[in-house]
Amino acid sequence: MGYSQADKEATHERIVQTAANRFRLEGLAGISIADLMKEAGLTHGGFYKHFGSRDELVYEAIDKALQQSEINVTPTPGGAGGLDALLDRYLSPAHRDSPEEGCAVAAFAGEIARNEPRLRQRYTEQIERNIERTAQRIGDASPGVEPRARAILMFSAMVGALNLARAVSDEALSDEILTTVRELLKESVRGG
Amino acid sequence: MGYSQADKEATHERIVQTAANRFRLEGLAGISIADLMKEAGLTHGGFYKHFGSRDELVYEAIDKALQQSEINVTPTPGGAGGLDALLDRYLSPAHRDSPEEGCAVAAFAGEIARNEPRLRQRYTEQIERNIERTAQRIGDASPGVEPRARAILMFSAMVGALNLARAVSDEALSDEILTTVRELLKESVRGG
DNA sequence: TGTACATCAGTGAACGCGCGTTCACTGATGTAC
DNA sequence: TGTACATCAGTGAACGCGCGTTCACTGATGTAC
Repeated sequence: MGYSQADKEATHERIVQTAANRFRLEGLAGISIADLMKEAGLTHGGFYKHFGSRDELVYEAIDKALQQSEINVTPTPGGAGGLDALLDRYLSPAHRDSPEEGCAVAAFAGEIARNEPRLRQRYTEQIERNIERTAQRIGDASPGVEPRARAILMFSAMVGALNLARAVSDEALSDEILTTVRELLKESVRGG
Repeated sequence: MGYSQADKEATHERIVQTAANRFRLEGLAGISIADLMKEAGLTHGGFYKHFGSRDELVYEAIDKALQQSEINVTPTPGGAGGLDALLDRYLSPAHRDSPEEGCAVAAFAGEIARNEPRLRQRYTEQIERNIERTAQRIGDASPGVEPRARAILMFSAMVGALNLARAVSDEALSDEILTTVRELLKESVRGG
């Protein structure tokens, strides 16, 4: 074989990671293969040694972005099962201002409906997983208040607020959206 | 003048309306000028008799879509100042399945951040207006519970839930998202 | 260990295609007398 | 009212450009002896 197989895997990985970031920032159609390959330090011709088509890269990149940004509810002492910390992270200016490394569910929410069934299924799995995880933590924090329902509301509000905060050009309003939703969701998780 | 000015205005209107619908369904880059003109019953060449560029049409179409889908909170007897009716409409399968006639704030939430300042400003205004209207109704229904904060949470959850319900390929989960968020938001509006 | 050959990741020119945009033209309408 | 002319909304061919994709080539690595 030419070059080592390890080299090829590393290159493949690098292309997918670049795409996983750029797609979150600019949308699934926002960057060309040539530009992606350039950013990964390659020329465009080599692309088809790694992927059968652009759509294949899109699938792998979204899969990777979803994995990397999977909601991680770490239990923290005094933090309502880690939910407070999750909300502080998710609805922060830092997350709003770094979509390329942020939640892929939020980043692709508007585009997924128009895409291939395979992609939608992968995305759907991730949402289900996020809901279940959050529900479990909510159940631990305040048992018996329909944790799954509260998780669905919480996650919907998080995704909506993050997208609105990013869309809005008035920074004060953007901050207000983040802070308000963050604090009200904390209450809602505690209060029941 | 050739043809009547009224004809020209009607044609202009028809192009903008077609775009306002198709952009919500397929995204701002999802349909070409040629296809749009064909759908409006014209050939592509005439486009520049109406718009200086594609971006100009995008602005007018988004403006129109935002106006047409502006949140309308009609007071209804026994309906928490019309908020229940609003939630029933907004988080319905019908709304989920007809993005081309649905809420433009939700439809463009993911794309606006990447667009021109002028467009973002128009979009921001609409969000502010929606928040204010909803806040006023919430204030009427249950005074003294920080109506604006509750309106922001409610609107964020609505936009998030609608987008997630559209993205998800599992219909049961999609329905569950709509129903759950709808009912919990109704409680939240009443309860305080 | 050293040499000859095979493999194939990566290169860069070239392809067809659809896009936004331009432009010479046409013909229905409005205006002037 | 009727005729000649001007306007300009709409037509359809053509443009340059960037896109996804293909392909002949190259040269570093791996294998065989």
